[in-house]
Amino acid sequence: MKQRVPRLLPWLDDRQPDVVCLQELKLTDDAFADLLGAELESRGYQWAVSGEVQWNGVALLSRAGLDDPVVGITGAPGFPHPEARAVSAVCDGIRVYSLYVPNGREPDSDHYRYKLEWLAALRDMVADRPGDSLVCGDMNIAPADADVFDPAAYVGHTHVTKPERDALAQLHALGLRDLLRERWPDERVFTYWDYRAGMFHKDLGMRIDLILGSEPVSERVRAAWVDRHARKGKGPSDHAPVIVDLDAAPDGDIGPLVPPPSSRQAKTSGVKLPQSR
DNA sequence: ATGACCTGCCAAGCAGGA
Repeated sequence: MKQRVPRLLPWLDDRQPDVVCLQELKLTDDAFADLLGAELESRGYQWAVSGEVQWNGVALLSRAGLDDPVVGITGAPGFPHPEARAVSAVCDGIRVYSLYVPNGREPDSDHYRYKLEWLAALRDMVADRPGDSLVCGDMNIAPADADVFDPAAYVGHTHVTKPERDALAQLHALGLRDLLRERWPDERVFTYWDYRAGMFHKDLGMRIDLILGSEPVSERVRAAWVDRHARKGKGPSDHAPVIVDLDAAPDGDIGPLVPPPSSRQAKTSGVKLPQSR
């Protein structure tokens, strides 16, 4: 996060998101507040954060309300100790999760098993909380072969294995939909590009940062895209923000014939802004 | 070319990322 402040603040001012999910803060809660508290407050954001000193760390920013914040995933395993990989809260009626799913490192490693157990706990937590939800962040899973630049190169690696994709399917089985892929069903859409070897400029990346929405929220999507511009220039994260623009929730009195004059922008990013990497 | 980066720890390389 420390290295990304000069990128994050102008990005907030430019994109004007109502809700933002950050991952890989690499900061304690106190350091986050010291670094960003005043800047966020002046922009009208409330926040919930779960940090630790060197690794991991997630935050949720909102200027659309921030109710019932929950740090962590109920029943999630540690490695071996609990890690700062999840924070959620209800923003304007939607429970938004900012997640940093464990990497997995190598298939069949202890860290890989940890990843799968962590995802199972996430599924259970989402299942136990009825109501609208947005599950957002660095999922560290490429949902399909189309989500990696060279599927053959990833055979035998994490992020593409069947158990990982099955864990994602368990979230879809709860009714969550992949908002970016639904919007761009046949496009080349990546959210992460390695820093090395000019991978970004060659568009050799992966789509591992996801926004999954429950059915009613999915119906409100008016735009969904990857903010590739944020991956350019000086000092970017190696991930780009994923943005979803939602219409205001229907109030039940006015029919759907006339769209609201201004849409509400809910935004979530799988931004590893922090390293925000 | 089995390459190529980046950050935080803290002061040199290592852990970790994906």
